[in-house]
Amino acid sequence: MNPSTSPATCQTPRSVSGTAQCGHSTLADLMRMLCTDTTGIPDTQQAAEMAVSLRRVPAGATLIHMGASSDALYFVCSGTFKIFRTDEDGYEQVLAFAGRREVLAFDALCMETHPTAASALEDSTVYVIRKVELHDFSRSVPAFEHELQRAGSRALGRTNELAELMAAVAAEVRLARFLLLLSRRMATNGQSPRRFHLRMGRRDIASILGVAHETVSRSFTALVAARLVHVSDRDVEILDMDGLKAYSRSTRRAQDEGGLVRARRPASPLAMVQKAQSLCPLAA
Amino acid sequence: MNPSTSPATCQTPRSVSGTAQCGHSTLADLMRMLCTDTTGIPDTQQAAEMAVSLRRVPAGATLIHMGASSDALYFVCSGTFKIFRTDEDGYEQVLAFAGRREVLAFDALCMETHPTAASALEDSTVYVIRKVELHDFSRSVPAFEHELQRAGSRALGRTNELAELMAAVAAEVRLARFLLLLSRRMATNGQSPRRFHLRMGRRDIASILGVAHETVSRSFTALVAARLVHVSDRDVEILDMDGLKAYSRSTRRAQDEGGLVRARRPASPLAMVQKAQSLCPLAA
DNA sequence: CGGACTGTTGACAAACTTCAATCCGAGTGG
DNA sequence: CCACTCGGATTGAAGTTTGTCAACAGTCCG
Repeated sequence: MNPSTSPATCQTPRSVSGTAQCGHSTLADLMRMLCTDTTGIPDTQQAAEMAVSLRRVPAGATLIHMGASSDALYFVCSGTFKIFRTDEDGYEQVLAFAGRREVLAFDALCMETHPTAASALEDSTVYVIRKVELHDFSRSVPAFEHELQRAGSRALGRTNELAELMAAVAAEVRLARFLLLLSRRMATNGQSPRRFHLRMGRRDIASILGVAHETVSRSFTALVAARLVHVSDRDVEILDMDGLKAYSRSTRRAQDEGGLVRARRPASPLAMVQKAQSLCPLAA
Repeated sequence: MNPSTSPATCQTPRSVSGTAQCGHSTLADLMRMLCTDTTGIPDTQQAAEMAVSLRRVPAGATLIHMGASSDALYFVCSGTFKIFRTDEDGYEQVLAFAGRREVLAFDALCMETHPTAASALEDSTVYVIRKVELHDFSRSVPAFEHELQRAGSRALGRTNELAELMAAVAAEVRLARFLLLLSRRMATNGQSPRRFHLRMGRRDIASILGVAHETVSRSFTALVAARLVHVSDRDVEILDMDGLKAYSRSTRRAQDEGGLVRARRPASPLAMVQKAQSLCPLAA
């Protein structure tokens, strides 16, 4: 993957490379990142004077520890984070993956400690806004209040997508949905929706899909065999976007019951695709 | 279930029974409901003058239609709602159940249409706040802005609980977790955490747990056989709270791998409990 | 009473988890 | 530089859970 595909603005306002742990930025920079529609960002003067620190989080580092006292909110500027819970048995349940423009720790706003953890899957940077600053910021820059609400709203929507992934459908379908989710997200970030690099391991994918990691491997193999995608380790290329979308819509039981009766589906959803291809291999 | 167990404040500020579809209330009433800690609710004068409509939603009615244009936010005053998505195949994926004090449609704040639907599982009432009023409200009553953030934050936390329910663990464990979730929620609403009435059908439970509804039935039977709960249709009594909690912590694979190696668990988590009981039936 | 809906239970087949073996790349230390 | 280990990923084999279909009891309602 080429790391500079994004046509979006700066990755980091100032070069924060090397050993720098922390950089300085302003609320105006944050607002510029959050506002997708550039239809006049007011309060720019005010916002330009409000300092916001920009923290660098190296790959693998944990930004938010579960149970730690929560005193700040974060906005991802660059990189990818894994949001997860670790239960007493040590099992890591992944809840979401968050990228640029997404808010972290919004769920801790109403609590003293973080109910979920977040760690960086690659070298990343985040804007840090301490909770005590929140009120001042939204009073000085009303647009910020609005953007904060929107960010929270998006976080909720993002989490609701989880249900789609863990729904009671075949593992292969869950994986297809996951890939399409990533594909859409890549598109909204101005990167290729067809080819991308998975920032997370099979284990994390397994967790968010609610299956064993071996099943993820097998599902990848199945999708490749169906010629819907091409996979090489963590590099994914979607070969048949429409096919993948159609496939992702399969449900185990088309309709639980009630309403019109539909034809029962064959054993495996993919068996259908494969059979169709073996009957007409050139039509693919 | 006795409908008047709650020690909390009024269920509905004015009797909105009969055929009334809509009632009138104030922002102060809403704030009183939202603020758990009554440590001084300022702005009461202001809030008392801001009208908020209170809508009655009969059992089974849909308050929020998926895809409909979103122009308001709702706070549940009484009753229970089911939040769900209906995919093209007609399959209903339940995302959460929301009760008193919870916010509905927060996920639509950043969109023009509702990404999720909400319908009442029993006769319910909601405070309605139109999106265009939001800004005025939080300017006039700063505490409202804070409470709105908290409500959104709680909604996010509530949705994250979903992952716990749909995680890759045995169906019986998921059901145990679900019951404990409800139990906790009953407790925070001042009702008995041991005995309660399920407002939703087996089908809805199955959806949120990510299993077939027959599996829910079987899991109920299993929990009853283990003497952890007593179930009669939709009435549930938790007989062994600690046992249920211990049971809910079982994972399929105690530790995926990495770290210290633990003993492998036997086939079924409940088999363990049952065996223990058969060895020492009086100790239960 | 018939019809529709909910919930329960049984039987069977399919899908999935689990354990195990292997391959591969990255990092480490001789 | 190579052997070595470690972790990630893939694949096979076996056993179990779970989905699916079917039948049935109970309730509500027209």
